[in-house]
Amino acid sequence: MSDGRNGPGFGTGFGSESLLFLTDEQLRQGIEAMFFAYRGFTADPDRILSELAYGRAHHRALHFIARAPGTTVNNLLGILGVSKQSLNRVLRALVEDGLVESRVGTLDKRERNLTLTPRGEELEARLSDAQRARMRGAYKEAGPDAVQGFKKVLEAMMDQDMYRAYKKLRDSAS
Amino acid sequence: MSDGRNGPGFGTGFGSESLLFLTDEQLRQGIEAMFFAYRGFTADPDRILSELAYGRAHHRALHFIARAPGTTVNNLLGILGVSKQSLNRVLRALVEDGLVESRVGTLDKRERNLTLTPRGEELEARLSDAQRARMRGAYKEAGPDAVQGFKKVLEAMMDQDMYRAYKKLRDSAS
DNA sequence: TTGGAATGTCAACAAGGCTGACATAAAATG
DNA sequence: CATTTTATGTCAGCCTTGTTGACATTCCAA
Repeated sequence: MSDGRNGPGFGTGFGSESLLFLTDEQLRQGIEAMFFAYRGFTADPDRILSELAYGRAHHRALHFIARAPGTTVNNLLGILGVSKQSLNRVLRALVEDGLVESRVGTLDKRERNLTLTPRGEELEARLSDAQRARMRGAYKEAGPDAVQGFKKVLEAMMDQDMYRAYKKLRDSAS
Repeated sequence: MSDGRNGPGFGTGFGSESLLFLTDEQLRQGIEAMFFAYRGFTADPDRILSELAYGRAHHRALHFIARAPGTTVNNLLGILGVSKQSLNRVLRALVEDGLVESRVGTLDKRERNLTLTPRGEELEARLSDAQRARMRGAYKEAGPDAVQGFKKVLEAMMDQDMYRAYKKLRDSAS
């Protein structure tokens, strides 16, 4: 339960970790940076969404439907990691409001193929533009080398199941 | 509303941005990496918390009280960015359960100074250890240079008010 | 053809955000 | 000293977004 509490001077030896010795303090700073940055990361879309009585869950659905048009509910469930009932509520709202179209699958009629309507694409673009602007700003400020490192650490931080689902999506979309 | 939609080949010129030209696709990948990584980042503490009928809100409170022992409710509100009613609900539970102590301020008796009890410290350590282990693993996998870049991008992604509050916290804690 | 698995929908509940209204006590100000 | 402002806590009620349970439909395999 506790390999923590290690201060400088209590290193376990001179293996490869001596090149990257991490104090609890440094790790805590990383944790806090992650917390605050995620807040900044979602702040702009949240503002837009709150005007429209939508939330982050709607944003996530719009994002991944835009990313993989025609995807199924089940597919989305795997990516988002929520219960299907939770997702369904969000999708129902989006369908009722004319942002998402849900068509019965041609091959397997149990499935529903999800696509954005023009209005859905419009909102998705608005949200995405805001978030990309923030991301672009951060990238520019930090520089290209930092961006490389940023992505590397993030990829190592995802859990592996999720990362596989993510890569699968990315590949199927390109 | 839309400076997006730019593909390679539609650059605006040859200014400094040509060194760091960012396609929408690259930015989207960054956005998704952030989303998935944050999920990985919170997964381990979430598991522990759900056994105890606590949530992320309790974790955040415990974390920052551990970080700045004796801090006030108002202070915490600024850091967490939630309403006092929301925070109060969480703090009340933690005080009732004997994880946090709330003492009337000595200098200003309106204030409450918040500290962790031994039991609170124990849970905080358990949560923190899990999260640090994940962070340490990601850092080791990505390497020291990547960690530098990671922090740089995250800091640029926070909004400036938040970043100032963050630095203030960090300095007062060291 | 029939029973199980997969997929999606509807209903109800809980956690944890939010706002508004209000009470109290202490501090600051005129 | 009287008044106002500040810090905190509490009650009520709302919304979003998680959860589980029950159920309908469709497909597939025994």
